[in-house]
Amino acid sequence: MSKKSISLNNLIQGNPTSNQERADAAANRQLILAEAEQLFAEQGVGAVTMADIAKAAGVGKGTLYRRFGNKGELCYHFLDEHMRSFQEDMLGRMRFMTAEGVSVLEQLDMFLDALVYFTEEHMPLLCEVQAARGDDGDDILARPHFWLHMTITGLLQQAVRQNLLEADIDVVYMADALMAPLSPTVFRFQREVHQFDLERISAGLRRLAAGLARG
Amino acid sequence: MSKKSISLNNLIQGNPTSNQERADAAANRQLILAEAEQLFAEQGVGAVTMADIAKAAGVGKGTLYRRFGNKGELCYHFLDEHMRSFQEDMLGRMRFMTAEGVSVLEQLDMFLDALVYFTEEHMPLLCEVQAARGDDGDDILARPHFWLHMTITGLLQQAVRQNLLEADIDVVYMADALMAPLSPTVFRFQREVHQFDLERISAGLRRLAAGLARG
DNA sequence: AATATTAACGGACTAGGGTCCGCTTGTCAA
DNA sequence: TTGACAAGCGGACCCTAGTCCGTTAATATT
Repeated sequence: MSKKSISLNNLIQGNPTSNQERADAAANRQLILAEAEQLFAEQGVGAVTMADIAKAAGVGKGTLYRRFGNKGELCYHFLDEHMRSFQEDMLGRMRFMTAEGVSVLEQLDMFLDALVYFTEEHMPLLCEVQAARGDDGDDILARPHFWLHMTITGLLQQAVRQNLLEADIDVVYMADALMAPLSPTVFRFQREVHQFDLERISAGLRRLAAGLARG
Repeated sequence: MSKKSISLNNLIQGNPTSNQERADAAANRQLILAEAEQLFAEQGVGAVTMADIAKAAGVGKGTLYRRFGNKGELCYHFLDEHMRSFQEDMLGRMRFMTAEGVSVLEQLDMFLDALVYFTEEHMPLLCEVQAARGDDGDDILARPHFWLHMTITGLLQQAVRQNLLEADIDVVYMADALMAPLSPTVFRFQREVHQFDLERISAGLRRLAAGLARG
């Protein structure tokens, strides 16, 4: 389905039946991304329509939709970049903490705190990505969630192994439940209706996670 | 904004500046609701368009939108009815449990379990209502959430008073966080992607709540 | 260089949500 | 009963997401 991971293939020329993009298509992709980034920066993610982007990039709507199946997928591209550096940062911090002998539960605490601020920072993109949810299971929302889920699940599992959590805890469910308050709908509700500040959200979420530890 | 609570006003005729509906408008409202219910039952909530409903009710789209500002608001009407009976049921059960000396934390446990099944049952309506979220704070999503939030907050506060929870717990945040995994996006993800069954979701959510209790 | 193949292109088109505004009609007061 | 007028009505209209398909042109092969 996806034509994302072609960077390696691009280096290997001469495969006639490969699924790599044609040169003009690749150029258009870059052009579209550049123009979209510009428009998003100028007018805000929510205010830019797909037609706007197509026009700015000087391509037809069909071309735009060939590259990015919907607005969410386009936004996902940008979110993904931020996600990668966040991921790198977190992995580095967690490695360091592990080396320093910091417990995995404290690492989880740090991770959740950072995630709250990440969520706030990228809310507009997260909203668009979430809005693009299809009715199928393999939607793109799963992709940003996937690594987060893996990370939290991993930390919880380590905690179980170290006997910091009870063995019968449902770590897969708990990882999901801890991410739930950060899903755009809920997070925006907390920020805009309840007017919670970020410290409060972070503290609450971390307390929730702390409740999983052995009593 | 809302012209919902007019049932009492309707009985009090003769107020020229009252905001009650005109007789023909009220009749149309009932007609629209009846036809919508029919269509929803036949084709599923998601498959019915506002134009379909207008046509079935024999009114113009403008009329339909005058009664219900968007599809979510129309769906909210039905959800609200289910919510009321759920609410009644819960209040009754909780009163009974209190009389029997059952702890508020066990009442919370029961409540969350029931809420999981309620969420599953009314997912299509919940999705539509959530999809109608505006960018304003006073959106209709707040209304179904409001009573739930009140109830959970109330139980948590009682628990704090009874020294079952630590006094410094952020009950308002926690009520929200416990509802978060039941928001349509998250819930559907858990059901459809993770394929969690309802027992698993209920157990996990209740375990999360249990973690708030004093260790 | 010529040709065949096939991806890429682009804009007309569809669908659904939601708005607007001129016409109609119920309701109240005289 | 009748006239004034706000409320209600309805469908034409707009916007945006997303699709379709005839045309164009890059690439590989000869």
